[in-house]
Amino acid sequence: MSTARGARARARIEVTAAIKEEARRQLAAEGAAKLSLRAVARELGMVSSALYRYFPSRDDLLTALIIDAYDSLGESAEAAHAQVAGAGPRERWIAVCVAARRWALAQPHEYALIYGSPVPGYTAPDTTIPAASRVGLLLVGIVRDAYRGKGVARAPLPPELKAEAQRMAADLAPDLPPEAVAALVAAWAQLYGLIGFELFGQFNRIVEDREPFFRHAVDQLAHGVGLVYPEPTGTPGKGNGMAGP
Amino acid sequence: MSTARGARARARIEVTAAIKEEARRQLAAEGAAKLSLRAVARELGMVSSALYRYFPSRDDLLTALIIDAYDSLGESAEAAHAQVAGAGPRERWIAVCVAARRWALAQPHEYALIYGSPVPGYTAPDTTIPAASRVGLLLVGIVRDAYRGKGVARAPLPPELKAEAQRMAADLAPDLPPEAVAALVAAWAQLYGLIGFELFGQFNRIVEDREPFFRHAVDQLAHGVGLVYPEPTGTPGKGNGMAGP
DNA sequence: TCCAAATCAAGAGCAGTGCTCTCGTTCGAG
DNA sequence: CTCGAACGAGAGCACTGCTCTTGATTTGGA
Repeated sequence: MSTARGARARARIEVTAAIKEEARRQLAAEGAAKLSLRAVARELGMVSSALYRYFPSRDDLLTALIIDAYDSLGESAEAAHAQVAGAGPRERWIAVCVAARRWALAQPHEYALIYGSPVPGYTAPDTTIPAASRVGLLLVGIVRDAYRGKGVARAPLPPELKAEAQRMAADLAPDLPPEAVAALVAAWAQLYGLIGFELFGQFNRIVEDREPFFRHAVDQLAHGVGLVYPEPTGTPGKGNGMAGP
Repeated sequence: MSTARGARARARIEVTAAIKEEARRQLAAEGAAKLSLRAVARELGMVSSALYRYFPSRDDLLTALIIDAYDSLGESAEAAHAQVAGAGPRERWIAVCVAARRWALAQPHEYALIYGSPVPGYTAPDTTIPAASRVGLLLVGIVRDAYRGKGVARAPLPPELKAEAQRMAADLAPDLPPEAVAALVAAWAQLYGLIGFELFGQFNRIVEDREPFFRHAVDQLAHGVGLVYPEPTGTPGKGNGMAGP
């Protein structure tokens, strides 16, 4: 129905794709702030006003790029997860986190576009929600499988968080205990804190060898959501690792 | 020497302050991307070119605002910490984190300026480092005091992170064990992941009652850096909190 | 006290931006 | 075959950061 509906329609989707491609190129080269409709049009050999036939505004172009970025990140994470589908929840968790970091390092400007400061006056439309949810759903799935297998142990919730955690669990994963869902959502945000700090230069002169640092941090994150239950390492109260001054 | 060196010098610092103040106003109203030198000048009743006598470029104005923002955040965190100086490390940790979140919610655009996506082509000069370090130093101090008191217990480091963690410890807190320093730096980044996700709308439709959620999350963070040793809640292996479907 | 030097605001101007509107042209469904 | 919708081109508007020149004012040392 929508395929080959005439040369005009085909040309339209072709030009639309070319615009996005060139915009993505400029995004990688200069960043979202310097994305210029005129420059994109110039590079494509057309005039700036012609672009408005395809994207009503610069923000709409940005929205399209945002959805593409979310999908690209989600795809990378899903592919990495598929490769370790047989492994335990801890390995799967780490694989997804590492894939997210790798993607972010490879496309820093696209990462900044979706997880950096939002453009003022611009609010992402609901269209972006499915693409934006992919990594999160992956993480939920890992915890769910772990829970189905042996259950996840989590710190008890403070009373003032109980109701909210139950609501979150009902929304995101009704088959998981509220404790696990709250811990998961927190870990989800913290994962992007780690990635963002490295990407945005906050680790400069602080963390040098980032890959093992990141792996260790997300491993502890897996701990935090209850994916690492049998291992006795790091249980509080042992008091190891203290070197006196 | 620098005070009252004539009416000219005094007028200069007054005008400089007025420019920053107006710029901060526009920052809060429209965000960093839409900060316009011309608009600032217009509002101040001067001509745009006159602004360049005080700030060589727009980026230099941004740098000044960034330093001010870091200092403002650091001041808030330090004030909150001073109010609970006598309490235990866990309470002090939570107080600092809560103050950081509160500051961020009150000045979202200034938070985005310092912890959001960096402006492409702009790299913060080393001048910003002292101001940017204040909250981190506060957290280091809390862990140090806890360590001096009873020691902090932490998960053992994987072998490939040992060297880097020792280097980080030597740089940041030579009196702390590398395990604690690595955990602390990770928690530091994760804290801003939590704040950023709430501020940048990633929690929309996910987390509604954010204050208790945040408190619980940073409490777990305190756990992660070993500040909460005696409490037996949430120790892995107990397997509590599992409600079967 | 005087005068050169430094500092300042102002204005014009440059190259660039997002976006609107109008103009002929071309395509394709009825 | 026709007529409306879609299209590219171009001019133009109101902006932006930034540079350069001009003329006035202030300053501090001789």
